[in-house]
Parts: sequence; structure tokens; C-alpha cells
Amino acid sequence: MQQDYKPKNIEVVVQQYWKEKLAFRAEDQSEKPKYYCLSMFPYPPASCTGHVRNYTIGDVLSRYHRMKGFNVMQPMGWDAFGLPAENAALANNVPPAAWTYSNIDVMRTQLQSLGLGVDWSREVTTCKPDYYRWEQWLFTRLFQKGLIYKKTSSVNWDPVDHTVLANEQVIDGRGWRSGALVEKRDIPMYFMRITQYAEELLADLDQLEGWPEQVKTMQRNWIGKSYGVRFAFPYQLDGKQDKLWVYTTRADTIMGVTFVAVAAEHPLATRAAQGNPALTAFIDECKHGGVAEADIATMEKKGMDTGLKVTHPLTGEQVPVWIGNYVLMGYGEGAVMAVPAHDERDFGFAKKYGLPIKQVITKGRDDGFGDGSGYGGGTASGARSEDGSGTDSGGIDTPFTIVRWQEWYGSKVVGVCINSGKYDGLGYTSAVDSIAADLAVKGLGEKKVQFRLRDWGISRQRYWGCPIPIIHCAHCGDVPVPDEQLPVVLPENVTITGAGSPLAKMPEFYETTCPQCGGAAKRETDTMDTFVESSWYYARYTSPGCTTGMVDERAQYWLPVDQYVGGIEHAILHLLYARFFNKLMRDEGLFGETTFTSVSQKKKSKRGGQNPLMNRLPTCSRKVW
RNA sequence: GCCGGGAUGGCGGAAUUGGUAGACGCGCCGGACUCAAAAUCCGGUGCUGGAGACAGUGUGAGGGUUCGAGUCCCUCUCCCGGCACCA
Repeated sequence: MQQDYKPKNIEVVVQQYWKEKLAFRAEDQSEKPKYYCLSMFPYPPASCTGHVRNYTIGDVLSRYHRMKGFNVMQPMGWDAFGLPAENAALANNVPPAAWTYSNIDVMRTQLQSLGLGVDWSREVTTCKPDYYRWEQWLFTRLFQKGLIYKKTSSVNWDPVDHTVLANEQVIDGRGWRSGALVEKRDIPMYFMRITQYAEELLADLDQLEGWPEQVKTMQRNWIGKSYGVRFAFPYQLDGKQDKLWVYTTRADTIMGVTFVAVAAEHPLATRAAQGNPALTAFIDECKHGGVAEADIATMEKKGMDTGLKVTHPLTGEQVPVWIGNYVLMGYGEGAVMAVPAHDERDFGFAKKYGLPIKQVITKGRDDGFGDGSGYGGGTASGARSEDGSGTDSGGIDTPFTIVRWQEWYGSKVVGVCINSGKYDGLGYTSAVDSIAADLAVKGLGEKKVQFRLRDWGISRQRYWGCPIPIIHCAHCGDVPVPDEQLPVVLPENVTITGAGSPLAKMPEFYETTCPQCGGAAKRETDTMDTFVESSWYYARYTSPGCTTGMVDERAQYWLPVDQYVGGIEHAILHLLYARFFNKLMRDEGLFGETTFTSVSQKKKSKRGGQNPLMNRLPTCSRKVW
């Protein structure tokens, strides 16, 4: 017996034996119970070292179940489209395709040398037409159903490179290559109506018993179902009656509204800026910077009075309209009511610009507003004391103690309405009910359930992605590419310049004819978000070689995934999109209801709870690719 | 900023519902074996003081609840993941 373990002598022989015997082939029919063990597929440019840990977990589980008598499927594939390939192309002057295929070869060799029990006959490569053609097929179906639609949306625009930047490519508000100050620019994009499935995606979380609570909580918060009131501030402008709509979950504070804030792109802002150079300049300033929410949330809150006034729907008072750089046109109505006394952000804004602060909720005598003569201090119009404990100087002698106020100001449980006329004394629920009813009588509002979740913008102004199968015809509009013309193949021999998509410079790609009228037409040159590919690879693994659709009947056998191994960094986006795609594919009749939320299988151990689609996430929390 | 996690010896990590903190492993120290080393085996190992018995102290910081807190509550610090165009 050898004293030392010499992997080159032993592992090569064993791996060759496994290969010849097809030791890890997963049978599509079997008397044995099936066990689908899915490790998230790698992005091939990444170095292999980070994957070892992750794939070892899946391999251990797979081998354990094989020994326990399961028909195990452990597949592997490549998440092969993506931005880094274009960056590498720029740096090394290699086409993204060649670079990607070369990386895949290296990585396959590395993974195989680990001796993982993978059924390599199921290998999936997302940048190959046999994979992405079915993605295009689904796109055309969803487009016809109205589940994909076009609207404008803001992107990061590099004014020097004349190109759209990913959030990652914006560093401190500047383009990573040009160093130019990035601007927001509105361009047309295709969106998937994930919001149409919001309720179902939320409700299903309760069925995913094997999922970590942490992940389910993050998804619940992301979907963000809220119960509020949508209402309007009427106004008259240019001789016309109109309404400014807002949404709030704190309708009980509506009597404390002292201003409204609209996004820089809001029609009212645009109108107010006419003939007002200062406002125009401010709106322009709001366009600086990127579109990432983290940046917007942390930047300094700025605003400017438009000079316009709208009418409070209940009091009839005139309320000033401000432009706020923190109000986003794409979210909700692009306008918010501001109640400085009971919202921290509004409070900061009001303090900065000297706007009135009107208390309308109190928790009692010790509410921090106190005026020394019974609670309910009226208008704490100043609240400018810097240390938060002094007395304001706003005319009314109203002490305002931020420290005590901060303990409760945002609570829906503590406190009742004051300074609110007929609503005085009401708690949160009864105040909202009463106010919503009064708004409804006036035709100015109603209760509304709203989701934080937004529709999924899938257009990318990139080359290395799946082409969006749409043809633009001057006569017929946006026409989906007919099935018989799929796939729309991405040309692989291109030169990347870093300024705009190469596809938009290739007449041989974009010049085409309209499938409907036969006239000259232009092919869409945007590609899809790479999350689209990773949203259904788990299903494609079940049906290798299928040329008739995304999947075939084998999907029904193998799904749901019994065990998923992936990093926590995918807890929201990827895993939400994957759940969404499961529903889209279900609704196309590709498989049944249970492929994500099956409850038919027996529970095994506490650890391996069997019912959900991907039933446990041993989170390897390192971001390794 | 918002959402979700985390912080325990030199290191990786244990500690069921609130009940002997540091299991197990690595490393380190001592010993055995050996001419010597490696490997192996035995013993020790949170920190401080002490020759030792032992004493004090100790789970990011500060408060609190409790007979009792790594565990529950409040405040804070730092770190990690996500924030919709990195994947």
C-alpha cells in the first residue's frame, strides 16, 4: 500500500471508470425514487476555487442519496452570457464568444478533475442557440399575451462613451471608463409583468417549507405588499381641472400634509419649469447621477418649490408642490404627500427648507411635542432646534423634543389623531377607514393594495446576450419573430468597442422584413437580461436534447428540484425570477402546478423537508462568482 | 438610507426550550517512539494571577429582564449579502 495519496495516479483511473460505466447517468424512468440535486450553475469566467466548496456540498448530498437508493440527477451547465465577456473583449481584443467557450473548456476540465458525480450528458450552455431559442420562443408567447410590454425607463447614460452603463459600472456617479458624470436617460425597454403574479409569488412562500426563513422574509419584504390609500390633490392649471395622485400607507396622517413632493420628471414639474430657469436647472441637476436605488437613497435630499399649489382633498387648503430629488417617477405615482411631523424623511426635508411641521398624531402628554397645556401642540412650525431638545422659534412657543418624538412618530399602533378635526381621537385603523371613506365620497381616493415589487425590465443595450425576438415595422409596429424564424441567432464574430452595441452597427443583423406585411423592417438589437437564462435552466436540465420546446414530459418527472445549493446573494432576484418563470411555464402548459410547490411527496427528515421546489439552501454565503 | 444575516479561544467552529461556555477539529506546548526528523501515540491548552489547590474574569460595546443570559428585550459599533443593468 502506498503511503502517500497520489491523486494523479488514482483519481484519473477512477474517473475514467466512472465515465465508461456512465456511473452518474440519471435515468429518466426508474423504479427508484428520484432526487434532483441542483447546484447553481457557474458563470464560466470565474475562477474555479470558489466553486469547490459549493459543488462539494451538492456532491456529498448526491452521493449520499445515490447510496440510499435514489435515482439521482446532479447536472451541470454554464451561465454563459453576461457583461464580463464584453469587458474581457475590450481588454484582450478577443470576441466574447471565443473567450467564453475557452473559459468553459477550462472550467469543465477543472470541475471534472474534482470527480463530482455529475451527469454531463445534461450539460446546458446558455449562450448557444439550442438553449436561448426557447427563451425567445417564450418571449414571443408572453408578448402576445401582454405579459411582456414596452415602456420607457431610466438607465445610466455615459455622455462620453455614448453608452448605457450597468450600475456596477457607475463609480461615484461617474462612468468607469470615461470618468464622465453619469446621467439618467429614459429609453424604451421591454418589461415582464411579474407584478401580475405578485400575489401568487407572495402566497407561495408559505408553502416553501424547506426554504430558510431568512430567504422567505427577504422575498416577502421585496414583494412588499402594502395596504394604503391612493388619493388625489385636485388643482387648476392653464384653465383645466386636474388631479395629482399619491399613495400612502399613512392616510391617518393626511391632515398633517404640509406639502407634496413630485419627481423631477413628473408632468407638474415639467410644466412648472416652463419659463423658470432656476427650476429647469434644478430638474437638470436631478438627472445627474445613476439610477441605483442605494445611491439615490443615500444622496443628499434636495428640493425646490415649483410655485404651484394643489388643493388638500379634505381641508381644501392650498398645499405647495415641491420637486424632490428623492422622489422617483418610476415608483408608484411619481409623487408623495409629505407629513413632516410623522415621517423622518419629510421631517428632514421640511427642516432643511423651513416648511411647516404639523403634528396630527399623539401618543399622549409625553409625546415630545408638548406645549405645556395639554397635549396636542398645534403647529410645531419651527422644529429647527439643532440639538433636538430646544424650543423652536417659529412663532408659537412649542417645545419639540425629537428624542421623545422619534420613539413613536412612525408607529401605527401608538397614538391617536389630533389637530385633525372630525378624526381626532381615532386610532390608525379607524382613522384610515374614516378618511378613505370621506375621500371616496368626494371621488378623490380609495383604499388600495400596492406592491413594492416592480415589473422586470429585461432589455439590455448589450451585445453578449440573448437577442430579443422582435421586429420593428413602420406599419405593423412591434411584431414578434414567428416560430419558424427562431432562433434569432447572435452573431459571434464581432468587435467590441465599448460604445454602444455592435448589433446596432450590423445591417446584416438588423435589416429584415416584417413577418406580417413583408415590408422592410428593423430587428430589435437589444438583448435580454442574463437573469432570464438563469430563470429556467433548472427546468432545461430535465430535458437534454429536447428540440420540440423548452422542456418535454421529462420535466414532470424530475421537477421539483429536491435540493438546491446556492449562495445567499441570490436570495431575492434570481430565486424570485425562477419562481416567476415556473409560473409562466406552467401557464404555457409545459408542466403542472406542482413543479415548484409540490406537497405530494412525503416528508423525510426534518433536514430534507421534501415539499418545496428547491427545498433547502445550504447557504454558502461567500459571493464566489 | 432601506431589507436580511453575523460577531464565541491563536484559527475553523459547538452549545435542544434561558441551566457547567468553548464539543469536535486545526494549531501550539510537553512527553513517548527515533541516532535524528517526519509520521504516529499519550497528555495539556480561553484569558489573568498562582508552584499548586484554586481564585478572578470571559461569548462585539453599553444597558435591561431573570435565581440564572452566548441564548430574551432595548440602544450602539463593526462586518457580510441584497437594493431591481455584476452574476
